[in-house]
Amino acid sequence: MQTSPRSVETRPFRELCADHGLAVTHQRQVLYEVMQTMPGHPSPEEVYERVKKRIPAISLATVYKNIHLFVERGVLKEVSMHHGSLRVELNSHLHHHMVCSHCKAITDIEEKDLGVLPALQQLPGGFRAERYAIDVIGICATCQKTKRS
Amino acid sequence: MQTSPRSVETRPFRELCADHGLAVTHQRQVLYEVMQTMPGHPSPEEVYERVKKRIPAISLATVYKNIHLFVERGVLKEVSMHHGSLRVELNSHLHHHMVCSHCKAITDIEEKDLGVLPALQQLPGGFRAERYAIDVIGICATCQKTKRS
DNA sequence: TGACGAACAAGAATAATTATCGTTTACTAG
DNA sequence: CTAGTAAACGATAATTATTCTTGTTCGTCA
Repeated sequence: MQTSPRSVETRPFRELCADHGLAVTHQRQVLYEVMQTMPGHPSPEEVYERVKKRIPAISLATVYKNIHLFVERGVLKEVSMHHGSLRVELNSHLHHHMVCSHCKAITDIEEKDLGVLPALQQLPGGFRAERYAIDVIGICATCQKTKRS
Repeated sequence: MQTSPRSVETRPFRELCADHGLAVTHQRQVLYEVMQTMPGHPSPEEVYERVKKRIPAISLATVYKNIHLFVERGVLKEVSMHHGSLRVELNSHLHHHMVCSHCKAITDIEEKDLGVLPALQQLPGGFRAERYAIDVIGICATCQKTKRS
């Protein structure tokens, strides 16, 4: 029996946890199910509000801890690598960024070093594009050397 | 006389302020000069620490206010749009994001709707790229209607 | 010179996130 | 099935990041 394209995620939660080396807990299951019903880009607070409807006793800290765990194991993705605080740079020439997913270091990369790039064309939903910012996400040289377990 | 490629920003600060409709104050000038010496992606806190060496009496709030003002007027650029809190999404199919620079709303955009894309090739500095994330930054349809002054 | 408004400093207030710690729960071997 | 062990949980305190409030200062223009 193959997975149905209807559902966002058909595999049972136990299997998903096993795949990612996570213990199966009721809180995690509800957390995951709730997020399946939130197709957008929810904040921890928003997820917490919804989960509380099903587990009124859940702690916000649990939501945070599991979201981080999910991100770490690849079940969830951070929408944008942000670094806990606002980062700015002088608005000079065109460039983009390489972000190390391990140490979060940001390095500039010239636009030409990225190869072919998308044009700012007509976009869905009447969105008026002004510029685009590309984050190349990976592991920096330093963290590659510092092999982790 | 053309700008020298040597310096990050050659135009005198007064002129830059005039161009962006900003009053010239000592704090702003030092703030700007300090940021020229920080080629990376400093956080407000880091900028504050450095500025304090030259203006010990400066307030952190002043740094924040002026950074925001600079961003608003295009003197500085946010490295990635700041949403105030962590945003996550289920790690499903490949897509990117459109971010409204006004209301900060995030909308998904299919990879195919972006046109030609860069390849994950060899990058400078031995960085091992795993994926890339593109933020198209602009104004969403709703904010286009809600014309601001 | 004197009033006016923008900019400022200080610190309180708020929002977001993380850490601590005692208790409970899930997984494993027997 | 049951006990042992490590991981997960909940409550809440602590931290960090950011914004707001208020009173003061400074530069400009009449």
